[in-house]
Amino acid sequence: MGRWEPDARGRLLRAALELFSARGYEATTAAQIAEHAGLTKTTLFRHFADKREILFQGQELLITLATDGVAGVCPDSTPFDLLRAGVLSLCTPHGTEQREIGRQLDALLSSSPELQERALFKRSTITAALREALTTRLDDPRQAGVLADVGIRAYYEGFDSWVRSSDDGPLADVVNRELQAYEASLITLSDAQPAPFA
Amino acid sequence: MGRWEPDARGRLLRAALELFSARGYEATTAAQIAEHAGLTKTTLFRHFADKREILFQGQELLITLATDGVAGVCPDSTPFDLLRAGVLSLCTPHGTEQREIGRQLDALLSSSPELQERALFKRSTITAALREALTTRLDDPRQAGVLADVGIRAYYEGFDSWVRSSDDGPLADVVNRELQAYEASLITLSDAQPAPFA
DNA sequence: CTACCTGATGTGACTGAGTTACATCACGTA
DNA sequence: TACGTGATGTAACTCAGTCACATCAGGTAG
Repeated sequence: MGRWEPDARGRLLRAALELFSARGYEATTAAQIAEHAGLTKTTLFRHFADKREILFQGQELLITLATDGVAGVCPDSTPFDLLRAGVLSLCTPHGTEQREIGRQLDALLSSSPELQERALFKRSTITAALREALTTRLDDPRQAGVLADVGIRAYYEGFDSWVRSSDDGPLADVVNRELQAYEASLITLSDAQPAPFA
Repeated sequence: MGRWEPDARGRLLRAALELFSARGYEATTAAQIAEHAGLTKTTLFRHFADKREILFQGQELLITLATDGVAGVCPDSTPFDLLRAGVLSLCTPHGTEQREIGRQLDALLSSSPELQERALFKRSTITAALREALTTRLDDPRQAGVLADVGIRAYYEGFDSWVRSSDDGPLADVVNRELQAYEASLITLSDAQPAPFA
């Protein structure tokens, strides 16, 4: 593994965050990031498919977490229980360090459509994985689709508020509250529509 | 307006679709597209911010349609009625020509993550606009968010099946059926969860 | 201790996206 | 006919990303 200086990917992430935060995303060159991490442009692109990917590394883990979280729920549970299991599994790997990274990423996202686009793509990939996991446990694929959207929405909004405020509890609590609020909204939604169509 | 050859944007779109379909998206150069449309690379980038944007021009119209569709519904209607109005408004500008374009775009999307990313971004922009329109009419922003997701999902899935099959009715009918199926799924969803939390 | 083998890195050249400053040209108008 | 305006062309440039090839650090076998 680590013969030369170890953890090239982590060094590149830190370098990128630092330079992007200082000069902005577009004004920072891939070569500058590499140099700041003690590497070369070519090596950078050996580790990451493109410049944006430096910031979004490790999101594949979330796919595994969501999928496994849903798969490990006892057979007779409600759709919302399945969803909660999947979504709360996403919260496990987030400590104080992730919060700081999230903070910086947040600031960058709000000023770069290019990064927003990639963030959205990642989010949609995770949503698709969760939807697929839910579909195998729920015979209605449409239900699975809506649930996955709602769950990931709760996760991202929970993550946002967790990142912004300093002294919330663990991420899982924030996300769980968000999820419950969505459940409530969904229920009043179909209450308001007792006989939707003939 | 149109002094030289008219409709440069339309010509670029047709050129791009033709070349992309023949050689693939990545193998086609921006200069080739421009030349095939009787223009120059520089002029191409005066009309479109980047290569992908050629294929997604005109999606701003959808934002207007969705927003206006929601705004023009009578005051005492259910949340689903609001949603239906917004989503069905999206269907008005789609004729036979749009179907052919949709067909080609569909094929391209399935083979290019780069294009998928942009398509997703457009979709999310439209969803955000619909959500905002719904929020002004629905006091629960979470409900608005879920409804917008569901509505746009129904629209895209309806559009997909409309594009694929040759002799469906008008797009609005297909999308409306899809929308009704989602409403039904949502209702059975909260039925299955009579007492969601203590 | 030496000779390899392997995988991570560096070098330099290359393609193509997108930008920019400047020139040009088609058309409408005075 | 001269002028103004907006769309286009030209050419040079930066930077993202790729590729072929050289190198170098470390482990392993003899």
